Amino acid sequence: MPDGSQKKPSRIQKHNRRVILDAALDVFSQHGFRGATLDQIATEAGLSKPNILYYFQGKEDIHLTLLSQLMETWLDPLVELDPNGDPQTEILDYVQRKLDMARDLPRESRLFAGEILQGAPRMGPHLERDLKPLFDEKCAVIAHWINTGKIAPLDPQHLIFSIWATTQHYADFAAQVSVLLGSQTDPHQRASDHLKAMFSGMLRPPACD
Amino acid sequence: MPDGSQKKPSRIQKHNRRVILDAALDVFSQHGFRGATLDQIATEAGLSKPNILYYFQGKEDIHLTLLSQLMETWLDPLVELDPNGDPQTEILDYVQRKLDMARDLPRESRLFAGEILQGAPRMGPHLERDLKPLFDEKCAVIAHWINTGKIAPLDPQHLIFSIWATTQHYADFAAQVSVLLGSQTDPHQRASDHLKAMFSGMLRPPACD
DNA sequence: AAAAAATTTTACCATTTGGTAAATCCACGA
DNA sequence: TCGTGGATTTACCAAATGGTAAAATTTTTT
Repeated sequence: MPDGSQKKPSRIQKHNRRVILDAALDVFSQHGFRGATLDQIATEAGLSKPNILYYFQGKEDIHLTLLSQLMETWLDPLVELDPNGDPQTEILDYVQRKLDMARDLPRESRLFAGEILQGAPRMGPHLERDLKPLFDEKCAVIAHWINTGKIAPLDPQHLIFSIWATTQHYADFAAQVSVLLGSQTDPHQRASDHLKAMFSGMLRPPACD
Repeated sequence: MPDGSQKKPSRIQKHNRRVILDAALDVFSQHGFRGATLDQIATEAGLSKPNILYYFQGKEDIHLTLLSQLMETWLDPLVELDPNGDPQTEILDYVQRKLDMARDLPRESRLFAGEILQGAPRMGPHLERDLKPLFDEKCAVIAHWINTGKIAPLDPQHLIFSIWATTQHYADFAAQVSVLLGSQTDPHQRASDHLKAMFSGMLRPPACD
């Protein structure tokens, strides 16, 4: 009897949990926690509602499971920021990784955005425990790059915010972006080029003398 | 008998509609359309549910009214971007106006963000009709500034996206920002300084020779 | 193949939700 | 001051929602 069991899951169990989480990601990312319904998730997953509650303790459990799994993926690009690499390259590559993630995992981006937008009621602790230490660590790395004159003197904390904002924008505000760009050739490449130019411009040390 | 009436509204009518819309802004911006309930809005407004439905045709009507009213406010800062002003100043001032709006109208920002996040189901037409023409117009202005060498050659469309993203981030992701910044002195001023430095850096024409 | 365990379905249930009908209250102009 | 129309409340309702109990079915183990 699964749901909260500690036994190793059968293959049918693993399969169904994955199917449910995938369906739930669809629904939660589109309607938010309170706007999503178990019936919707069940229909999307091709299972009955009670069957879903056989695998998860409830709606909240599904949502929390999704957010927990997501956190890892979400932090990964920042983890890879190498203190020993070339500062400009490291930051530009980080921007690129985040942008690629917005393209490849838009549902995850929106799930995350929705949760934060609503005040992070179910993720506050995760942010504090997992994100904050990493954030502080990488801010220190950037601060060091600045102090040694490798990049322009920007506020590290807010620089990271700006990177998150500009990249995730393409997933979270896709509906607006697509209206405004119309049918354009390879918007992702354009976005990538723009962000590269933008961050290159602002990062290059200020004086040319 | 109000709700859809064309008569001029009494002062009590005007007052209650305003109270309801203010309460609804709270609730919708926090829970999204589907997650919000009329009971919540009623409680927040200090009115009974049927009384609310006396002033609005239904939940959707309230939401739509909010979005319509918001659109005007939302476009305003961009409208003010002056083709005849100094390019650098104009853009930096625009950034500042947007940032101030994120600070002063966070609920509105989140309402908008939530609607877009969910695919703009009730606002697609508004975007197409009101936002797109203005967006195209101002992109042309920026393109002209670039062509005459006044600012660095950035993609106008994506530059505007980046301005929106970086400024609205402080309202939409406030829950995350506050966790990561901790209790810091005047985060808004820091954000303002950062954005100014950042956009100054990227806008200044590339070569110093 | 039989027993045991895991999985799925059927039939519910209490609560919440958006919304309505009609009775009542109340402000205000004649 | 009294009538009238706007404003508000009371009492509902049908549908949807999160969730449960237990029977039925399938899978796995012996």
